[in-house]
Amino acid sequence: MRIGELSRRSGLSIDTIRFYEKRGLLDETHLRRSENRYRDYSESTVERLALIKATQAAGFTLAEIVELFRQWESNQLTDERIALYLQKKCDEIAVKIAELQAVQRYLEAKLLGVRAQSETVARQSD
Amino acid sequence: MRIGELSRRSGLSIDTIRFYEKRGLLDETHLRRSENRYRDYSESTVERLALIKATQAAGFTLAEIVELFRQWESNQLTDERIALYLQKKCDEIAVKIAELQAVQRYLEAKLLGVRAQSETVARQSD
DNA sequence: GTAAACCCTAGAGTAGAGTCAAGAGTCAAG
DNA sequence: CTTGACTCTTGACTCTACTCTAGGGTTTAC
Repeated sequence: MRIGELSRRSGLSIDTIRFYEKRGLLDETHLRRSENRYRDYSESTVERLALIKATQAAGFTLAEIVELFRQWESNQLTDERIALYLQKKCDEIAVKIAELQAVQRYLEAKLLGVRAQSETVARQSD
Repeated sequence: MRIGELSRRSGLSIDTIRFYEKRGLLDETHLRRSENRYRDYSESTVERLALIKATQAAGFTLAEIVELFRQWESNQLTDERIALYLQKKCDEIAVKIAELQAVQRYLEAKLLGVRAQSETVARQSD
């Protein structure tokens, strides 16, 4: 498929897709060139981009994602080191989740306060 | 207290603190000027910076934090709109947490795969 | 009274992640 | 055979959140 269709199907802009390519996030598996030099993507690329988005949403930088993929795909060399790497990232994510939940609790508490206050005001204005 | 001490107590660099000031994250409550034009911070500023850090870790931009504070501190105007705003942010955070957990599950699954594989390899090499 | 440590402003520079624009080639439809 | 939609490359630009530099004033310790 060409870049326009991939853009529509992935929800990423054409520019972003080309940018990811420059950063090394797409290889021959996902990207060929047709006769006319147009990019020609495989079906699996949609999924690839979704994974990139999710991983990015998890707080990884593009450079980290490249590294993650690189380690992952060279798994002739797969061993305990990759397990350790993933474990480390899982732990980092756990920390981020905890931070988010802390702010969430903070906001929820404030929210209750605001609601209580506005009810009081409402009652007073009765 | 002066900026050096605040920097040490907050864990933020002097430059960052001045940068936050430029962005409007510190007002007269937190920041005065002494005779010599040096910044003079109140005790509460340490807490303020901690709150900024936490909120930022939750994925808010500085501009959003400024807006959050502004709405919060003008709570002569406190009403259902603030509750709605906070509710919206809580929801956004919930989404981010869900995304993180998705990636976490993905990585954990892969991790199990790697471990299973390496155990198989280990067993084969017995 | 001077050196070290601290503070000031203004503005430039950096990294990450895009986004946009110019100028040109390709392709399908009418 | 031209028009409109699509694609190409290169390079400049944007935005966020810092970080650093230059050039200068202030405080503190000895």
